[in-house]
Amino acid sequence: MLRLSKLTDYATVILSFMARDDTQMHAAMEIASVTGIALPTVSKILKLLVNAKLLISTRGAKGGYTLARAPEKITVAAVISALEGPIALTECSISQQGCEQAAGCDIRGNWSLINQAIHNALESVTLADMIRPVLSQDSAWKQEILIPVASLYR
Amino acid sequence: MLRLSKLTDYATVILSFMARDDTQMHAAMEIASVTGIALPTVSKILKLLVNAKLLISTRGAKGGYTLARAPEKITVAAVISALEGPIALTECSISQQGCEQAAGCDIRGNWSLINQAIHNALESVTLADMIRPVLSQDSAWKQEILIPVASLYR
DNA sequence: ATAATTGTGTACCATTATAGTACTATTTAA
DNA sequence: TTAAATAGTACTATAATGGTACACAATTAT
Repeated sequence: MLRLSKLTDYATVILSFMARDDTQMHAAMEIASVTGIALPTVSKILKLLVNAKLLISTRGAKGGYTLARAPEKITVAAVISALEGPIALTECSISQQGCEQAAGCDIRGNWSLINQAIHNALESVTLADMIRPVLSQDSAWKQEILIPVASLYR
Repeated sequence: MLRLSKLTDYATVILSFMARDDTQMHAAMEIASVTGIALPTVSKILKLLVNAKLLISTRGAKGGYTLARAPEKITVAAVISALEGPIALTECSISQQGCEQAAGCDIRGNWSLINQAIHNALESVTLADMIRPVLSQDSAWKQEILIPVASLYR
């Protein structure tokens, strides 16, 4: 299913809530109640986002979290990396040393191409895009969405 | 990490081995020994690929597996779907009914756009592409790899 | 016919990853 | 000093994954 973890999904929900009024400080409690995600889980996610420098935290009373940068500068790829580590479809795309399968793996290079394509796709979408309303389903973009990864091979 | 399961990874290895000489029949045993993947695991994968109609199986002595279609007609997306079900980054992209989070989810539509973009990317790569040698790293395609998903929003 | 070969299907187990929780420490505003 | 808030660590339960085992069915060769 090529799935994202739930935590990552939550993270995008949390971040896009925060992006809707950035500059504002939000406490974990507040975020939890607005999004409906349990507080401990929210805290865990926020901590990861702080570590990844996507959020800035302020401790103490009146503390909370704010976006570290403008929504336009926070990419979906960065969010995913923050929660799940490097974006890579296959193991061998991460560690340069490759897998232990003896034969048959001339494919590795091709996987890393696909990887990079997807990574770039995610890199090109920001929080600012995410909070934008969705375009109607019938217009011209349906052609644009045909992404020519295969063209890399020609 | 946005990862593919190991089985899916194996599947691409297996399929690209078979694609190198299609028309030929390959027994599970043979595939196992060539790829270095344990036989029971290979069988499991092959079975899934047969169910997904990517392979054709022949029982009995001299039996084995062959590709159901030409390598050019088997997409990476199809392989992933065969092993992991529909390609979707988030839960809500699959079931139309959406998730149970009360607020903050105007994002859903945007996720499904991203999903579709990635799906199309994977759809555009075939087995035939995978067995092709990788292009050298310095040439012109480095520009092409910048996939404008964000352009969907503009 | 019979035996050998090969795929099919089901069920199972061990390991790991994930999601979620609890508790304590630390920081800061009032 | 107290209350409000984050930080860090550790833990637990559940689910997914990867891998294995075994009985069954089909086909070919002898």
